[in-house]
Amino acid sequence: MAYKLDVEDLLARTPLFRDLSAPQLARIAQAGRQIRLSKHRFAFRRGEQPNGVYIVAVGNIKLAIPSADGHEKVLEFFAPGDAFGEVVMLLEQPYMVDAQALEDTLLIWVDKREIYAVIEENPAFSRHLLEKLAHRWHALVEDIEAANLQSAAQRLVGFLLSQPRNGDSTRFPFSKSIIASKLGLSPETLSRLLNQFSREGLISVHGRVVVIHQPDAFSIQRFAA
Amino acid sequence: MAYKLDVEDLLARTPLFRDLSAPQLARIAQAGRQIRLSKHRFAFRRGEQPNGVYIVAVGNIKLAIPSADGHEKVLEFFAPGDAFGEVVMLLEQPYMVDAQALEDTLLIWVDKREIYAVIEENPAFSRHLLEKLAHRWHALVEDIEAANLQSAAQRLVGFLLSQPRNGDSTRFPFSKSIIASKLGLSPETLSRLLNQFSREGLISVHGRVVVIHQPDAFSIQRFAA
DNA sequence: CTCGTTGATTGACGAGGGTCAAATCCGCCA
DNA sequence: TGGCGGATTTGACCCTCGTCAATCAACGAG
Repeated sequence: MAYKLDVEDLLARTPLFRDLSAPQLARIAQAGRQIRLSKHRFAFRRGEQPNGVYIVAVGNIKLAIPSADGHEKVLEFFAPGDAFGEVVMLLEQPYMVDAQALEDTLLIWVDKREIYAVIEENPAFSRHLLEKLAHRWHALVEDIEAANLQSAAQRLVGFLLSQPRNGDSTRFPFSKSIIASKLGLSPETLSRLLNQFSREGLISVHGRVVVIHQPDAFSIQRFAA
Repeated sequence: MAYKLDVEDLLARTPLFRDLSAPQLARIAQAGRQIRLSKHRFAFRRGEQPNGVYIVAVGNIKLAIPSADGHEKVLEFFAPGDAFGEVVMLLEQPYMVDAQALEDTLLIWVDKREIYAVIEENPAFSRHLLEKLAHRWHALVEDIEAANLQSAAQRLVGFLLSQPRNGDSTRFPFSKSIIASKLGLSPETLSRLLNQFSREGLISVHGRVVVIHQPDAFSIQRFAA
């Protein structure tokens, strides 16, 4: 895994930094460091002290809450172009989540002092960052809603319908165990539900690919008890 | 419920507005409107369009996700001096939560255009707002952690120990049904757990008051399966 | 081609906690 | 003081989903 990379160019494409002036961007790029993570390695772990922001250049990262007994609850995924770690950076508290590479991944890391400097001088950046945090909040609220007010089947239906579709086929972006954790299910339950929906003729599953036969009938599942 | 109120004075005491200059504060105060809510009334409801920020002057507000079948999941409480509604205001999306008065309540409402104007001109305010959003995110993550990785008993123990204490006695700030919803429990389960802890000699319950007899032994419950 | 490893599936089982209904408690107001 | 209505408690029931364990499939390495 050898990447050749123009950091400034990459940051310029990152939505978070869209509103930066050229000199600001240059300064951020200057301060940026590359971090290579092989699969399963952590960008940071619960308990560590935040000191900057991470931008995904290549690969995928998952944010998850670890628990003492080896379980975990997946919160979010980050793909190339996404930034993460900004939220907790703003609190002066240790991370309460793990950030783990789902595959070999290249990150750019930017020191929080640089970010703070830009916040001071560029209101458009602040505004952008605020909107980003608001989105993250919104996403968590949807997670809580799903976990507390919906059944396992409803959560799965909601997830499948929310995924990007080509025609009537979707795919799990990551392994089913990871998706299960994101949905607050055991892998076994996810497997059984997929099986059940298949038997009912609503979907077909081939590996990570899911064909939704009757999207309208399927979405009705959302409202069933 | 007749309140006499100096809006500017009240806003000056609100942490969110601490960093405003005198003229900024005056302008915000000028734009502020008072809203009286009797118990059970809503400041806003899911589906409505956000248009400003609310500050609690008197009373208490709960934020909750409503569900079709009459259930709800309580997310947060807001006491005098707290601001709410800022998060969703920053998204251009309708509210996904209800904001309901837990008792007769007086709010100040400030149009979002005023807030945006201050964001543009006052980086300290932006920074403060960013920290506030980060805190809210953090709180939600704790909620998700509790809901997904802890048992009902652990959640209750955690809640009781997190409440402000006088000596070894705490109290439920609101009705037990509402606390139950905040903890992701049915009222029946909450009642049974309190009963069980009482029988075990760990606590005594008198109405909303809870005496924790052995805080250390009690907190061990957190780690038990 | 055959291990070995990781992920997925399937079955059996049981516990945690929700639901429904009835009883009881408590605050509040006339 | 008496009575009303909402909140809380208690009991009985059972359903969803997690757990444990065994099996199976997929895939890369040697």
